[in-house]
Amino acid sequence: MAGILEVALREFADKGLSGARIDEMAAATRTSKRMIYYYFGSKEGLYLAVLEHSYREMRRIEGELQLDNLPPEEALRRLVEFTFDHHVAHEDYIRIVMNENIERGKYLAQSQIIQELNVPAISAIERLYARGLASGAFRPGLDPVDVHASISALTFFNVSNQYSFGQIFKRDTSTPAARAMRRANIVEMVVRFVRA
Amino acid sequence: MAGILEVALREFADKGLSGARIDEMAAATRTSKRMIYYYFGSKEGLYLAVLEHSYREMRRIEGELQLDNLPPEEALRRLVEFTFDHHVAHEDYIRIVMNENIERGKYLAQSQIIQELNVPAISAIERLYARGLASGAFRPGLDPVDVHASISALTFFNVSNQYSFGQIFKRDTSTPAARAMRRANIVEMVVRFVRA
DNA sequence: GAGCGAATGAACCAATCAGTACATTCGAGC
DNA sequence: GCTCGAATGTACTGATTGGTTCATTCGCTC
Repeated sequence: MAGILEVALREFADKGLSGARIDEMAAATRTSKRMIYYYFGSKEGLYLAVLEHSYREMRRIEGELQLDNLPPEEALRRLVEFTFDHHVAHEDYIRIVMNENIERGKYLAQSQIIQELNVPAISAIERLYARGLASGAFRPGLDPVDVHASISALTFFNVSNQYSFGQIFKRDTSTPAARAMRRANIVEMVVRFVRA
Repeated sequence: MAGILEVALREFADKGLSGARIDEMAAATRTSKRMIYYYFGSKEGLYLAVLEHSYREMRRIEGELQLDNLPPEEALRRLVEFTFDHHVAHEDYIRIVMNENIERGKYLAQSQIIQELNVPAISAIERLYARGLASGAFRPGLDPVDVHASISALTFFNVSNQYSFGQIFKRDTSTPAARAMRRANIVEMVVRFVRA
């Protein structure tokens, strides 16, 4: 049932795999603990289902971004802005991924779904970079996967580490002004990196 | 006792706050569970001690980097390279910080120590940026804290998300070649961002 | 060596929690 | 309205685990 996955996503994202409580999830759903085990077998089974669902949903949304009819630099800006906004809007996803890295990718490794994931994530930036190379807007010799890593790093960290960062530097990174400034700087950083 | 902190750092970094087991830590030390409670009061007390110790140690090492006698761009390169290497070499610290962000900074907020942390972290880059501005090597209008955020994001993510990233893109980010390339690109990205 | 607080050991406890046993009900097909 | 498998409720359990009790020992001071 989809309701269980939603509740479980929130619970796992909130407390992590070991911190999450099946009983709490059951209480937050219309179904019972018995049902969770009936459908997902175990806590780990449920976690894996949530993880897969999150990744799939994330890639689905990413796939909707249409960049091919924009000039290369404009398209790159859009891509970075989109990724930034997307991460800000889906903190639960960020937290699940954080958690999966705490687990050293143990569950992702068990999942069949990974095979489908890398292609759409990278194909957009690959096409975009090829166009920029052809038009002379971008410099040669860059690796699309590496550029993707940088975009992810900058936008992911902005959400994932907001609490430690905000507290140490006494900045509320969640105000619209702070967010807009950070967003603009990240875009600028990526564009300057690829620009010829 | 310092031995407890070391073991606890490993355990908390490995499994997170709720996943870590006091009994396992006790078994890994020469002391007993009784002693952990004697010194630290509770699991949370121990976690907080580990968190504070990690941050303090991190800043101490950072403070050792001497950049003032290098030309600005060279100094910036050194700073980024140093931060990159430092994060790679201290995965436990990265994982503790990840965990603290999963906890939404709850324990960092309780800590007195935070007040001391932001100053050294930012003063190096502040001086460096001022020198670059004066020499005309760097462009004006940048915020040192924001630049620090970018450096942290790129270098932190490189360690924190290595498992999910590596599995999705089938890249072993831990090989010397992959690491050197990523490092060079991160340095280049930061330098291009601040360069006039 | 008496006095005393810090340090330590062993066994224990109470609560939590993933997972299950078992019985029951629902609903589609005939 | 019977059959049968899927779905569901209740109540339980076995193990784990954070934390404690109580008694003992160490080591320093006078």
